[in-house]
Amino acid sequence: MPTDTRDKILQAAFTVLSRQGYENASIKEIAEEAGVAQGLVHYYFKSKQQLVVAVLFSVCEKMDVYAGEGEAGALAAFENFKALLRTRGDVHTLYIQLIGVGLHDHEVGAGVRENISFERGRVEQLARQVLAEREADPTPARGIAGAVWGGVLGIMVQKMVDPEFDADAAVDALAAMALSAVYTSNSVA
Amino acid sequence: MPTDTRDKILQAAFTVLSRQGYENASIKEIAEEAGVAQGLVHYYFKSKQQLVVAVLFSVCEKMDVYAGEGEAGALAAFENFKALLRTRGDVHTLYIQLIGVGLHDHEVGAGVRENISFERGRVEQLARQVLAEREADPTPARGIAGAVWGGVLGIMVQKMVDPEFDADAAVDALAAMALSAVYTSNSVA
DNA sequence: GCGATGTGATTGAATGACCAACCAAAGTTG
DNA sequence: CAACTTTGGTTGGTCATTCAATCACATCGC
Repeated sequence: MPTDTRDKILQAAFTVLSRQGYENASIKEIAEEAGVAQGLVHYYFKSKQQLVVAVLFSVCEKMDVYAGEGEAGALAAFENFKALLRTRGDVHTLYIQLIGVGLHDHEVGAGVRENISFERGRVEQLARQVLAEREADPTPARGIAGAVWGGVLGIMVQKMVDPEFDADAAVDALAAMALSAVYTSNSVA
Repeated sequence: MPTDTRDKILQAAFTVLSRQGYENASIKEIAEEAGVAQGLVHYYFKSKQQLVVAVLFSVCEKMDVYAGEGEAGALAAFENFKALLRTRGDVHTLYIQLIGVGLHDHEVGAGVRENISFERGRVEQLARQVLAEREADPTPARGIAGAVWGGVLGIMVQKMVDPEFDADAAVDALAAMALSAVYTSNSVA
């Protein structure tokens, strides 16, 4: 079962990376965690970076949050995000870590950039729907998406850095801010 | 000039760290950049972590943005942040990098946590002032601060990850969102 | 004024450990 | 038997940290 082994390594890499961080995670330890020989990791992933990029994509899948359209969809997404913050700290920890790594690693950086653009695009889409529902000017949707997705990222960071941080309150405030901005955006631009 | 040498090492560490990232920055290279012997770095900073924490604090000082009270102060801070995003990418790159490192390094993590709490506290203070100016309920100030400071962090991330990102529009949207939320927060809570 | 003495600053080589990547051989499967 | 999978040891390099030795220089006795 070749694919099975590959997945086992991927899973082990996720475990070790989110437990120890990028710079303390060695191929040797990932191989041990997966219960395979060290060389096998390089058989499936030609470099550590490629392995990390593969882990990054699997991490991104675990963060999907969207579940509807328009204002109702936006509110649902914020709720899902709150739940994710409570239950999947490991995923977020690794994600933030990899953002940092990506700033100086070309391959990882490309993966991070792609994911961030994609996610922001989905937010923008939602913002456009909400603006349309309210028959408002759709121009500010892009800026709003940047701010809202930024808020999501930043709340994630604050929660991972400090477990005491009241993430629920921050998400609720972000939701209120986003929707009231969308509401009054005619008068702001 | 003992203090002078220490500063030279600190400055060199900032240069090398922001150029190459934490895991590719070696003490040897920092020493070379500073023009001193390798051993001298450990004479002033007993470990690489302690050096990095010292760099972190000097970085935080370079990001001060506040310049007034109440709504005017908030708007000024957003403008200063936009300017900082344009001119001091190196500082933000390193800062985000160190957030990632701090997730798995006790010493760096403590520094990051302290800084983030402090900055969020200043935002909360501003939010309280704006709410007071509008004679609104001050309760949601904490959540708003979490969301706004999160937005700042997240916009920083997006701009560093993707230079094409329109950070100005995002900051403007965040400012509008924040102020309209503060405005209507009576009816949201 | 001047050599001795002490102290902190600085050097660069040595230490011990670790790591990613490579490879040749052995195992497995169809 | 061929193609794919797996092994585990090797290689060449890098790293943080330590340490003994040297240096600059001030303080002191004389």
